[in-house]
Amino acid sequence: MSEFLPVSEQLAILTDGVDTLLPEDGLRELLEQKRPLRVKLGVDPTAPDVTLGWAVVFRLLRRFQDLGHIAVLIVGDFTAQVGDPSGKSETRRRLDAAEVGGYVSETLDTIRGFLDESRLEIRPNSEWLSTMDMTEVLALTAKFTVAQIMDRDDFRARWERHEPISLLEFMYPLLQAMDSVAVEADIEIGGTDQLFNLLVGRSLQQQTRQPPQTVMTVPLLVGIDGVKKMSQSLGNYISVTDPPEEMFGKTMSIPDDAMEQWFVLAAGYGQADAAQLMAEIATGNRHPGDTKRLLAREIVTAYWDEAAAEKAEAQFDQVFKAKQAPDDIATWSLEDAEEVYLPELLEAAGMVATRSEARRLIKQGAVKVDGVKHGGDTATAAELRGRVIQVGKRRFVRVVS
RNA sequence: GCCGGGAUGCCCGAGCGGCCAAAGGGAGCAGACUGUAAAUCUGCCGGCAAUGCCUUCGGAGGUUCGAAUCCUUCUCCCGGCACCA
Repeated sequence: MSEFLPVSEQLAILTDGVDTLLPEDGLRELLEQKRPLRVKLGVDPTAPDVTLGWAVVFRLLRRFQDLGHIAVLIVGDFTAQVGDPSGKSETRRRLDAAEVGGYVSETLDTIRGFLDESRLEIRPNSEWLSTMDMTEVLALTAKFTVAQIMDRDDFRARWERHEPISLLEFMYPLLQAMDSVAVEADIEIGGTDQLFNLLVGRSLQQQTRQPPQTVMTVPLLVGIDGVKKMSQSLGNYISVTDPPEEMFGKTMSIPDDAMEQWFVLAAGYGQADAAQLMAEIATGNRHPGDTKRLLAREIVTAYWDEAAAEKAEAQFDQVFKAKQAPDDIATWSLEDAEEVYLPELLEAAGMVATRSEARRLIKQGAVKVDGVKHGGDTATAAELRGRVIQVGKRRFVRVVS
């Protein structure tokens, strides 16, 4: 057995940046057992990307691994197929097995990069959930009361607003709790929004005479709008697989208020260091713009490397400060023609969604050829060839023959 | 099962026979400004080579010169009552 760091040191590492730890001394007691702990994290493969927000909890999982503990990754392939109608029924739909399979392999590839494979256990929850029969399901539901489930803020709020809550939704926390029982989790981690579900797992373990898991939650990262939580369905996210330029630019677009949180959650800064930076800005000793650049560089460096970060920053300056086209831009070959109908070209080149949009943009002066505003709907091939057409600030295409 | 309310553009939501491609807000996009793709201000925001034409107001029929608006029916949602075997 490998030797572990002293409990107090492990505690310090593991609780940094953690929002809730329940029960408070649970983690200490587990660590004192001096054995590799089974740390569970559930992921729902309902969308193909991994966001920076998600990465927060993976970093915590990785810290556990680095200290000699086992990461038990639950892939919610079963639950994804059933479909979670939480909140707006539109945002989540049932996925079929093939879609889920695709997402699973895609997300797992990304996730593996964050974790130490030698201490990683990946378990699809269909393994135990798909084989439960009605008797077992009913036995499970009998263990909880409606009042207990209605304790969840989300349910309570919707109930009060007379919004529909399906029975299936009531089942979700129970299924997730089953996962904890199935893998005999010592600890389960998740975002703060998962607290209720994690506690249901604890309670179910208790009822099945397993030692109840300790639960830990990490704060949710706000999206690039700086207000709502980062999520794929809201489109306010940065993917860990976004290209460097994209990551840099998106980070620069967050409101200043969100910087401190991002330094901690997205760039992995210590709480104190981040607070220090903010204090320096407040006293005028530090430039907010430069600080946000630092943040953007740190994030790109974390997911790519330093060179990519430098290049992304240079590109950012080129496009938004010098207002020039970036280095690598798409090209579009143009047939010989007397007259080119621009909306058609812009649509075909994928710069606009519809021709109407193109017409509007032209009217608004958003379309430039080699940096010069182009007013009309048409142009000659000679006017365009070899030049760069720009739509808005960040859509570019170079016309070639 | 009964009674009542509802389904509107990406989201929320007004409209309740012609003036409706449909108010308002949010999101998004553009322009100005800026350290920023932030904030703020202004404009745009179904499609179409277009003083007009086409497709939208849950689905399908119908009434009417004319329907998002009226009728029939179906689907789904919400509330109340009943049922509690």
